[in-house]
Amino acid sequence: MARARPARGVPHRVTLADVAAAAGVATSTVSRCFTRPDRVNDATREHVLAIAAELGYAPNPAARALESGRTETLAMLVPDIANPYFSGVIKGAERAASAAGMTLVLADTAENAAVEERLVRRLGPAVDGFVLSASRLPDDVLLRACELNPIALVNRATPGVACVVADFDSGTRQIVEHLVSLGHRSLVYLGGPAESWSGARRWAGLRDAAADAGVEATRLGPYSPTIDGGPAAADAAVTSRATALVAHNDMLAIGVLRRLAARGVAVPGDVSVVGFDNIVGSDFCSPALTTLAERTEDAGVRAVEAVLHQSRHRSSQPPTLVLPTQLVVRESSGTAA
Amino acid sequence: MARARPARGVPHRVTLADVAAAAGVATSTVSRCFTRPDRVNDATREHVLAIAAELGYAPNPAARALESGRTETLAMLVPDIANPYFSGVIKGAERAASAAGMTLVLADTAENAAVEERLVRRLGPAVDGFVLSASRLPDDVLLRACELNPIALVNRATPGVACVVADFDSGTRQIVEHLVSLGHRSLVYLGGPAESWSGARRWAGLRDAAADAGVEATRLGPYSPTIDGGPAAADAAVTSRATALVAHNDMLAIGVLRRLAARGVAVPGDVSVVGFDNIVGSDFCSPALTTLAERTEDAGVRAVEAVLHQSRHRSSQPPTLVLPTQLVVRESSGTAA
DNA sequence: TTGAAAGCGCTAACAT
DNA sequence: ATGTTAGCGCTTTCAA
Repeated sequence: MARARPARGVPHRVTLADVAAAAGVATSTVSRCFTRPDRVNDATREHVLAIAAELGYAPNPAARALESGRTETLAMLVPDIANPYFSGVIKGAERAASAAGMTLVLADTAENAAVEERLVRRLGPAVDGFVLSASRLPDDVLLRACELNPIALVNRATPGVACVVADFDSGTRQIVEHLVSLGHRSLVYLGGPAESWSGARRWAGLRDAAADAGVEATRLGPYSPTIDGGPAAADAAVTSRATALVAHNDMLAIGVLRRLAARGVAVPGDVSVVGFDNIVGSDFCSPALTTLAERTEDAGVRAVEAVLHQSRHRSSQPPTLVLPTQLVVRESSGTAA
Repeated sequence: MARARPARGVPHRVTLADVAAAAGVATSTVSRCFTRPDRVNDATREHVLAIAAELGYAPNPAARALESGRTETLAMLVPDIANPYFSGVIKGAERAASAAGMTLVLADTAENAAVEERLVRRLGPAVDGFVLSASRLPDDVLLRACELNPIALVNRATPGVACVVADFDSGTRQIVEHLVSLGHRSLVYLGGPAESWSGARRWAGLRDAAADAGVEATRLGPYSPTIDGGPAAADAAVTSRATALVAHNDMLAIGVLRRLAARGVAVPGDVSVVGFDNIVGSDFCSPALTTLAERTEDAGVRAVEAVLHQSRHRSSQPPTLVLPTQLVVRESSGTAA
């Protein structure tokens, strides 16, 4: 029967059957040319491939996925694409994915656990695995998702799930020691989203390090981890009369810096400000921000590798990787007022 | 026969058949509950949906796409996720997509036409349409891709393809008038990638406006449209002895600013610098950047709407939308030296 | 080395 | 309102 499909919206994609017909072979042979080139006669393969190219054939990943379960696609979810912190992780993930011949797609969860969950369910059957960056998912949801897809977390740890996290224990200690060495005796932490695992780690680390150093530490917030979160955080911080402010991340810190400038509070003259992430922009804002740097690209690479590893070896122990952090001292921190 | 599939890598995803069996109805009934709820008895639907929820059933988009051709997914390709300019477009696209019940996935083309082409082929069968932002694709490739998928371009125009572009004619005129009013008599344009359509429009507009105003305009480059492109561009610009520099985009402009500062060239004392995009960061770099603002979120929204429109009404005339631009004057431009 | 044929999970006629 | 039955495009045994 002739191919009489009246173009269901689309002019007509070239299929395996088209190529097979044009080449005078069976569809299975064409399929093999793509999936197991070595199991096909050289001459046949040349011929088929030539015809396929001529016709502009591209395998339909959906159909392929249906049978084989593999899609050669990885999905990475981030809370906020506009936060440059994630650009580093993305770049690393992109590099590792393409090195492995996989396509990486991204989606923005809008700092929202419900959106994140929907995306995981929605994209799950269409991808070979997930990199979840700064995931807001509750543990149980996460664990359930792991049954269906290989998953690696970035800056979030949950027992039983592969993850790569920054060494916040060391990082927060570096921050506190830096501030103490400048004579600060109390600090306030301007917190991010309540569901943020790294936010919790940051605060816990700060509090412990402060206790060990005998300085006071209090937490304010939560604030939106964006520049727009700055004004509220800065105003609260000023009221607290602390001499050192540590913000949940650089976006918030930059927002704080701007608000302080607008209010005539000198940085680091009146207060010192420290951020997390060392994003692009933390170096050229004014004053340049003292911040804790993570190995973001590396984190992206390792996370993708972890996903790939899991999808190949239906896993032993999901690995936990801790990446070092490093305090970058710039202009926003100085001696206590 | 029992379902004896030994977990092909994945524990076992709940399928329509599982739900149907558990609910004691036909698969088509379950399917209808999701696709045409109104064509199913209320009681049956309640029952089926309850069971589906209990089993944790989620439709497999791949399988659905295979038959229906629709995937409820849109892909957006950007040259560089790390460029905050695209964050605005992405946010807008995200909003419009989710308002339409579509999932938006993103991919980074690394400023590379070959990568972009591969992604379009690869993702094509798996999505309902594309938003191509600042596409580097040659016209013929683009036109061919349009046969297979609805496409809307952002800041790129090709006859026969829907697009939303910024009003660079007006924008470049605003820039030139601003510089002329400050006494500048010559300017140099620090160009971006050769394949960039908006780059070409920017230079053409600048050149025409300069000619009309009787001032000199020359083009340098191409430079990488990133902060890293700054040093080379700044050095060349200094050599040119022009009093006004207009950079391809804000990322490059910020890189230029930093290099000029490092070399002891005063901005705007010695030279004025103007960028394009009004990205986050152009406001808090030092000096704050004078730049041409676009309606980025709006562009994202409109582009998604254009794609959706095309996929519904197998199209009349693909629309061209021109969005206004506006010069934001900050500290980096001043009177000619 | 190649072909025939049976699905993968779902949708959409067509029957009932 | 619901069930039956073909496929969608591809991969993958199993035979030849």
